Amino acid sequence: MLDERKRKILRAIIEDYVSDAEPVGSRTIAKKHNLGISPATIRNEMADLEVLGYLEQPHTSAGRIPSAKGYRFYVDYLMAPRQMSKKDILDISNWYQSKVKRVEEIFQETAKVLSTTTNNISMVLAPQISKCFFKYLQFLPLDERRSVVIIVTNEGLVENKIVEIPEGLMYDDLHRIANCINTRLSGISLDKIKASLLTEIQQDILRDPILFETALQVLQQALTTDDKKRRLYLGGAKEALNQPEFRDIERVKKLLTLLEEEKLLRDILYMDKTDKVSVTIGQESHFTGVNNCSVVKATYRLDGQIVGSVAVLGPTRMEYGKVMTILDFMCCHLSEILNKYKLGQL
Amino acid sequence: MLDERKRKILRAIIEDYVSDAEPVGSRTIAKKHNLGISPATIRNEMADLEVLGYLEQPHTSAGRIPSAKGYRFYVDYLMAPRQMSKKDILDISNWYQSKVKRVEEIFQETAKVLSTTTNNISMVLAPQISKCFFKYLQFLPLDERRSVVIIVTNEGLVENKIVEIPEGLMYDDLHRIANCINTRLSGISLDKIKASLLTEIQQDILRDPILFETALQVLQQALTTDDKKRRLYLGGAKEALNQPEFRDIERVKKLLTLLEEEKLLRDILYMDKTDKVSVTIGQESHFTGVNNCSVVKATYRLDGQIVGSVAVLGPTRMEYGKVMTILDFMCCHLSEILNKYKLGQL
DNA sequence: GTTAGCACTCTCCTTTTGCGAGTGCTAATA
DNA sequence: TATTAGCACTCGCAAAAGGAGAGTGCTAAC
Repeated sequence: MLDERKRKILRAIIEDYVSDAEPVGSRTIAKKHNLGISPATIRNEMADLEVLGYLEQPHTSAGRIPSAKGYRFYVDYLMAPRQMSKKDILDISNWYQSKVKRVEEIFQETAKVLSTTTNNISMVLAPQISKCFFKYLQFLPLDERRSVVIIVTNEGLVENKIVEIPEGLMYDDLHRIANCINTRLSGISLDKIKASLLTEIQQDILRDPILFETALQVLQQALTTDDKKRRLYLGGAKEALNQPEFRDIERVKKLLTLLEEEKLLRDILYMDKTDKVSVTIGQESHFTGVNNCSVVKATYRLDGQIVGSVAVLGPTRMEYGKVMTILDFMCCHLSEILNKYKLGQL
Repeated sequence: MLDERKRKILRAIIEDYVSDAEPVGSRTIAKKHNLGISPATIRNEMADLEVLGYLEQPHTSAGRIPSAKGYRFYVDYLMAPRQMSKKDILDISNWYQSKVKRVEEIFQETAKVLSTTTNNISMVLAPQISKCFFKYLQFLPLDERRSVVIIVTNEGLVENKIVEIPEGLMYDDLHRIANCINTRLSGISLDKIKASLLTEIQQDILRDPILFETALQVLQQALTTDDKKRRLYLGGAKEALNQPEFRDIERVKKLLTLLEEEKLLRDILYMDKTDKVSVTIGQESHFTGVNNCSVVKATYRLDGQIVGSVAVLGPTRMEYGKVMTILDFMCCHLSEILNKYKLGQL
């Protein structure tokens, strides 16, 4: 493990590089942070740090820049814990207060706040309805062949879907199906319904096998495709362009390509069970095409359940401390708002 | 008005410039388009066209580029009518067939098709529910204080909104209100309901003034904020970057700023009554910040009503003919798909 | 009215040059 | 033994210099 002096130097280099985006040299370190040692000594240490893999040299006679490993070490061991100032917190609260008039806007505005405060691209995955608890459903008439199914969850999320009614099924039948389902499945989380449906309800509707079959069909229609639909909110494309690493049009193009590739984004955002803010540094494996980018990610809750996630995407040269703090705060705040207003009272 | 030869030259210059994005000189014109005149003659004509305001010269000893006025003239008088090839049409049909599984996807995919085929930014404004015809509404229970209102239109659009129930109002009352409203207002377009509501329903519920008051309140809650919510779909940010005019990061930044400014976009997209494809060329007045951009815009219908619009945004140097043809076709296609599937059968 | 010829202009690309930042090594120092 | 000063060396970068090429406008001839 690194000794104290190496740590100090590594930390100094990273923080300088993060703020200036230029390779930092031994002289700079010696001057700015008075570590009580001369540039020459720092040079030796830097050479060591490079051999150990924490630093890189763009070319001979340039300063050093942190490697992914360097950032990792920084995030894990060196970073000073940051606090949000009272003012920042107040600003954000006020922002929500003034901007958010409707539920959907919460997520868009969250993305906006995140991207402006962190100067990076932000992503917000809206609550996953399938993690919510089923309350009841109801069939409403639309025309001869189709009906609107309304699904309401305990949390107050409402989902509507148009389904085709199988030949020969009357509205009375639909109501019976609805009643049956509602009494049986109320309170169960939606993503478990598909599985439990078969076994639970079977007995009840089994008397009428055709009815059972069709009910199943209709329900499947109604319950599928929830997650794909789940909205993804993005923000900060223009903020990202402020970062010097995006001077190069080609990188911008790759980035935008990524942002239009929803599947990839959803993969990135896919939620862990963990509550902690997680950091992924520059692994190219994950986000094809965009190199030297990091993702800071966190989840938020609704009624105690983890239902969505939030992330910031930027160059590896990122203010990890700041971003993590903000993200952590925003998640709590988001959970709070959602729980407080229970999706509808705004 | 321009004589025949000037027209030919102007047209040649514009088409060359549109395809190569480089100022075009007299020699080039003489070589590529054999107009039977020498470069020198063309030079003279070009000088005239510049004086008349159709052309501009970036600097002495560069070729000429079209001015906004030049493009305008081209679009209005010179452009050759274009046709979509059978293959293109088939490609697009197949694209929809394979990609669109849900109604909302129609719009996103339309934006995608538009941006890839035109290599520009595209915008699609989803149907405006307030232009649709009210079919019925229904109150569903949520909790003690709130209820879900479901509004269904003739076209099959479904809208749900959570409303607060005024103190002392029972579900029975809500049902009575719903019945009353449904019988009275069915078939009326949603944007007219607010006005007619007062006069029409008054008599019926007037017997119970409190009921009337609260019904109004609830309804107003349910009917407002439709249009802001109306989704706006964008596509092609990365395609736009292929255009040489966006080599400059600053322009890209401005463009992205514009794209994140929903209000402006909605202004741009705001629908005329007209069915024709309309072209706005490089007027800076309209879209602040982004200069030298043009917008080609068109509307589409649902059940005969104009309900939404579609546009392509790009540099003034745009293949107007192609873009207009594609846009025209896409609108028809969109109308067709929407009408055919009546929003739900996909 | 049209065209060939020519001098002139301006941009853009390439090459050159010089500077500055930063390094690594060596020898002196605490 | 660890640290530091000194120095030669390496690179990248930015400004300067030098064409080359494309295009123009004008004039004079056809």
